[in-house]
Amino acid sequence: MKFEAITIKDIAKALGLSTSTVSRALRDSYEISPETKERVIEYAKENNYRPNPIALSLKEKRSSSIGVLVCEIANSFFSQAINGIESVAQENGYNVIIAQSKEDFEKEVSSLQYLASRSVDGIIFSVSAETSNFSHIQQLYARGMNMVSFDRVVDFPDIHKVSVDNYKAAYEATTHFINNGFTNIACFANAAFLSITKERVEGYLAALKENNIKVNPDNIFYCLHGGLNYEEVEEIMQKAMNGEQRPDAILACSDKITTSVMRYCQQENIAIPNVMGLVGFSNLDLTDLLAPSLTVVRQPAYEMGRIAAELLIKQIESKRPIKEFEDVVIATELHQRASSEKRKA
Amino acid sequence: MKFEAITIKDIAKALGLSTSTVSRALRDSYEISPETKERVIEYAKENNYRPNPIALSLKEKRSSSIGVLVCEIANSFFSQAINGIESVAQENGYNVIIAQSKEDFEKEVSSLQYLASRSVDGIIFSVSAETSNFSHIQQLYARGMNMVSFDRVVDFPDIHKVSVDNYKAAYEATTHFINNGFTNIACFANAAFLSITKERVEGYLAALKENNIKVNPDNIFYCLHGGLNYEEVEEIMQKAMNGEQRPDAILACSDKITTSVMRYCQQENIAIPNVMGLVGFSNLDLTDLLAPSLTVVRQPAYEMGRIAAELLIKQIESKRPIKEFEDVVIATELHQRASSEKRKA
DNA sequence: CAATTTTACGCAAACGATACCGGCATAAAT
DNA sequence: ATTTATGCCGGTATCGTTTGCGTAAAATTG
Repeated sequence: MKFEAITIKDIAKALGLSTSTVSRALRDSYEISPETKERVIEYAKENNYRPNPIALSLKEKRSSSIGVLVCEIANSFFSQAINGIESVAQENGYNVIIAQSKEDFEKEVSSLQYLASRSVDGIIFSVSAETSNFSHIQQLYARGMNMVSFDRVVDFPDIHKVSVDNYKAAYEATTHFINNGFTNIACFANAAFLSITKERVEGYLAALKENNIKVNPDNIFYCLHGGLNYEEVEEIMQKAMNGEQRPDAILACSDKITTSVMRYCQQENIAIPNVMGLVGFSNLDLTDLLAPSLTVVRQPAYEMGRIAAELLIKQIESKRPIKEFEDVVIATELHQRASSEKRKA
Repeated sequence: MKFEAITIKDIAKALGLSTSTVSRALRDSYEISPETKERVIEYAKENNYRPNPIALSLKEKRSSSIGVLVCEIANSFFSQAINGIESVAQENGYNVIIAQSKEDFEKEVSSLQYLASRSVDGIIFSVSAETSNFSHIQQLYARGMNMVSFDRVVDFPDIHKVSVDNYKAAYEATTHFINNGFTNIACFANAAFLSITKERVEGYLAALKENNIKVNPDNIFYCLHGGLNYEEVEEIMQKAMNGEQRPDAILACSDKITTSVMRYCQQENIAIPNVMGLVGFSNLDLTDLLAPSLTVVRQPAYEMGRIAAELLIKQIESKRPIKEFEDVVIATELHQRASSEKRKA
């Protein structure tokens, strides 16, 4: 089954004109007489004519669509970001094609290839937690694909980047812990290669140093799969709880990790914040309703999506190759709640 | 800037062949000599040739893409469903184009028009809360667009439908309330036109009748915008709390409504479940961690997405018009937790 | 009234790929 | 020796649209 749409040829045949005349009439060319124009436009409207975008794409060598690659759509941060991207795209006559890497490197490579082969005009992407090699991205980029790196950014120089100030976010969260009397703060980070991981760990370390707290390398834990499965977090929680110096607080550096830590603590009856303080990166809408209410670092995902889409579309529509690349860094918000409340001294 | 890809013409010119020969060589036609094939294939591989999908779409009159229209991507139910849709699409060589109605009728109409005009091969859609008139959908459908109605289904006969058993879900949730000693149960429903609203309200009413509880029409509240904004829920909460017969339990019929009710109760210090029992439809991953842990009706969103995509792709690829339409109804899961715990008698 | 300009349209190529229709070799069959 | 078969390849139309170029008729000019 297929959807048979009316074409310019059908109009031409019906009105006894040539396709070029019809085309020009519809585009309101001065070369067409007012009467003919009217006849054509009327007929087109009656028959609900819409130009075939595929034919246009072929001719114009552009598809008016942008690809978005994220690791997981069903993640509040990314779905909010896609919301922003879609809004801007829609305003500018682009459509959004989505692909997921599921935190899998191979799937990331094939998804990017796929998007490119579907002739999207540009791609907004956030790399998977497994991605330590960026040659697939560089290749695509070198071949002229418009790309915006987003959230988990890559470190090439000549590419637009949109991310949050991860360093500051982790720094503030850690400082908040320290100010509330926590001393042995663990950091549950994402995969070590990721830009966001490095920045967050650095922010965490900086806060410790600034407060003259000795850094314990055993307090930094990495989740290779970004906490995509619960077991991953369970394992490091066990390691943390059974170590020599049990931490009294955890900075959880992703949505999934945060939720898993809370779930683990509930199952194991680890009191938050009395036994274990918790601050998590999260974009969920009801962290204030959790038991206890959760102190979170919130990322402006919708805004980030909008900015990334705006940059990409500007780049696509630029006549000349862009020389100046933006590195947009947005502030996060720390929402202080019960899960990191002051220790009794 | 644009992405310049190598074409079949380039290969033909480089190797001194015709485009038809190159095309056939790449498709491994028996009419081409092994040597020529090898030359062509090698050259194509070296230069990273990929067939232009737009040219193919134009020729084949199919785009290998499917459109998805939901009211809001950043909603756990829909993002999980899109996850399922994307998975199936990817396995079958389709890509997914997303559009949002934001619960706005006009935007729904234009988004559907847009998707159709972008020559998607089919559309999976869930109507907006404002949609009481389905002529825009029927028109598209009559013109031969492959469509699958999903979640908030429409009531035409000849269309695939995928939804959950909303009647049973609400019936079970209400019965659960009754069994736990709640007697004056309110129903906070979505917009009245929606299929899911009608079915859920009917299930709710059936459970009351079966237990000889007198139905109080004032206990049914409708959210025209599906609780998209907090104020909408706040208003009906106030109405419910200040009514003559204050309800002792609420069945919240959407993710957003559920969250908003909880937030309202927390702000106003309404104890759950002692003052007000709560069961909500929700697909969020951490309702078990809420304070109190929330009894939810969970919908198998991912599965629904997969099934809808499978039905749509089967329909797209069917040679003959489909005569038999499926009406897939999936069971929900009632997770019993603290927010609906037994009343003290 | 003839020459020129303007008006209003048609023809055909192009975008990239495919497929039908041929055609020209060489080899095999009659 | 003539026909038939077969292997291998090219030419061309096609999908829907735009656009440069060509041109007949009408309008304008001197």
